Amino acid sequence: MVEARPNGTALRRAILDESRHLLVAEGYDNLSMRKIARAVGCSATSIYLHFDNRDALIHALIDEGMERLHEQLVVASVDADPLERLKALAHAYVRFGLDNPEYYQVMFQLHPERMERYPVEKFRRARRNLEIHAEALTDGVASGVFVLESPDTGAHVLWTALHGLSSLLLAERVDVKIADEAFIDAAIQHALEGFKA
Amino acid sequence: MVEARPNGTALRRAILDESRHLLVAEGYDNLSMRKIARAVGCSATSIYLHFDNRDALIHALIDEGMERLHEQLVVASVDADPLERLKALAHAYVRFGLDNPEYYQVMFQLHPERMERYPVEKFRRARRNLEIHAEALTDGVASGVFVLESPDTGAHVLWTALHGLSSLLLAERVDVKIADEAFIDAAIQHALEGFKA
DNA sequence: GGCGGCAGTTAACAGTGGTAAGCATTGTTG
DNA sequence: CAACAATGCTTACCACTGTTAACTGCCGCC
Repeated sequence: MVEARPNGTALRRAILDESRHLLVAEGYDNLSMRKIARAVGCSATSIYLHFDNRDALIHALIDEGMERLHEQLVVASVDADPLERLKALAHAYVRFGLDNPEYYQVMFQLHPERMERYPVEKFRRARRNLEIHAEALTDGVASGVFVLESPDTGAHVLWTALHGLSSLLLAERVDVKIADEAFIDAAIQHALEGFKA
Repeated sequence: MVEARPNGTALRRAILDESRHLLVAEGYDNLSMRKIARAVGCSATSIYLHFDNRDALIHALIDEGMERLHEQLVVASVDADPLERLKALAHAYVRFGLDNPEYYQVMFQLHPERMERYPVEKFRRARRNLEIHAEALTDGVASGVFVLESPDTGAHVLWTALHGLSSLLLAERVDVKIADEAFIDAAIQHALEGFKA
């Protein structure tokens, strides 16, 4: 018995939504095609009509995550002062990771093998989130508060520091004597220090 | 037909060795209990006689990795000058990660859930690798080249930066215009800059 | 009316981690 | 030496995974 769906690709939308819910609710390890199918109310194989395989579905979730992160970064990127803006961006990045652990894992902590298949055009889209940081660095160089060779390299360096901070906090591997918030402040402060003139 | 083993727990040793080989050769994703059993030449369930479950076996591998990393760090930690020593330690850390991707993944990139069960005493043992960095920082503060509040916090901050660098390089997510080696130099330079007086 | 293709189904395959029950061999004890 | 218990390992399962093949029913089109 097949419940008729309003329009052709509504199931695709439903699969994405339920996947997102399951991902956030039960974590990446508990995200299986059959569970998604049960939540959506279709058979597991129907998912393969809309996504080539599990990875393709996950890539779509990465897309959603990148979009969400981008929104947060745009919101944080308001201050005219480059240093303050970069600090706000850094905090927003880490905050996003801590607030959306499942998304963060899917976006940045998946195995390289899986990422290889991540379509190039989507990868480019994800780069916007780096460019926001690079712009703040460029502005800072123009106004003389930052000194660095390349904003692109600088943004990547900052990203590696922020990613290390976020991922180790998420993994609860940071067993430091001070509170998490204070540690985040210290780490971000340290990272920004390296750019200052 | 059961091949008699020389002594009681030789199988445990064989399981660890084959697991390590398989881990390095085929990667974490392809490391299954049955494959290990086939390589060792025993049944899959025999592994459960020596390790509570898959996670316990992996914890033992983490131990081996921590030990190896420790050896590398000790080798790198020779320079009397704290800044040079810390730089060498940072490079050794990243080098270890890039040279031993499978170990690095198992040691630092596994899911938090798995880490929860990671025995505390082993976690303490892993902390030695942080303390080596903290000592260099302490020495640097004493000789006036570094300024920081706490060597412990400082070592953790440095670690987050190094981990972000290593893990993103391993995931091949760093798409920067310069060569990897130059990027590593830049990132480590940036991280050390934040400690300088 | 017939027909093609689309969107979904069920059945099955090969693999996974993990458990239960059983079977030798070995060491200990009366 | 004989009886017993424990150790180390086995086979046979269970429930689950991602994925494919083959099938069915329904829609619009000629």
